Amino acid sequence: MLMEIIRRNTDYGVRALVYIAANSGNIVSAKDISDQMEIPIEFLQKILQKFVRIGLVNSYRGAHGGFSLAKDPSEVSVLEIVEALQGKLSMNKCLLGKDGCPRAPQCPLKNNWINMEQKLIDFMNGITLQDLVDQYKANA
Amino acid sequence: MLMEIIRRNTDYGVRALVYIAANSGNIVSAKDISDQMEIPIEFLQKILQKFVRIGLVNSYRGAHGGFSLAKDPSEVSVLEIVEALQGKLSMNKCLLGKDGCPRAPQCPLKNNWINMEQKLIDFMNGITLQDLVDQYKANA
DNA sequence: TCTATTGTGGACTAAAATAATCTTAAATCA
DNA sequence: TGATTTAAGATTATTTTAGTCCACAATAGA
Repeated sequence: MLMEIIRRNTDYGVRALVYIAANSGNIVSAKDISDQMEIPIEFLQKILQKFVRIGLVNSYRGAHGGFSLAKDPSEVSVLEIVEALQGKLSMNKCLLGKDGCPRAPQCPLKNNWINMEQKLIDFMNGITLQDLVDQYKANA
Repeated sequence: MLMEIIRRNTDYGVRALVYIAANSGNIVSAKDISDQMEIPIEFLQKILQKFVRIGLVNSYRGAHGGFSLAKDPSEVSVLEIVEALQGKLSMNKCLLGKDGCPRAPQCPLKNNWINMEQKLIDFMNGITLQDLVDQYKANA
């Protein structure tokens, strides 16, 4: 049994973004990304569509269409990517106002969950897509 | 959409342990815990059984049976509890040897995932059941 | 010893989340 | 026009998580 934080979804998504960023200047198609990064194409398309909707990537339809980054990679945090695909990071639903736990005021765990949440957020905020691209190129 | 780290399972489990620890000296039944902490009893029993198997709680069968802590609460980390119920914490399955990603050596993400994983582990290791009990009593 | 009570273990079912696929349409280029 | 490529919605499949059920074993107390 394994407690995974990052899902396959996100793994695909990050790799796709690294590929797009590493080829900046060109428009790359979903097919390219799929072939190069070994990601099932239909699933990849869904992931890319999400990135387009939040304004992280530009898309171009038609022949020779594809995708390019809409932001500078150094302005894109890992947190932004992860939350785009896995939802807002929250240690525990019970902390939220809506659907929140009625027991929250006396909750012995609340503050600890909040602290943990913040650590993760800070850390993921501190890593940018540019950092990942640099590592990718260094290993190529 | 929400990316939760702590599952309901674990929320129940931690609350059960806090209750058991707060009543140390007494044996408390699953029924007691269920009533006081508002946890579905059958599910709670499954959770408690896991704690028993890993030697975290003692169980006593028969009339007036129930559960007690097997360790000093200051020796029980939150990580230990979370991993007992959600499995070993791993940022991403692709890091593991078995089922590991063949692309791992060039992976631009690997080191970042490892660092993040370690931060979470350190943090959860630093909080003990005793800390939670103290907060619980302070709020009671 | 008998009976209530309480935990154990395994099988089972239900619900939700995640992953993946399919289909039709719309845009664009040559 | 025809090939290519993204968009969007519906649908299905798979996996994980949550929850339930039941027969059994142990124990306390009458």
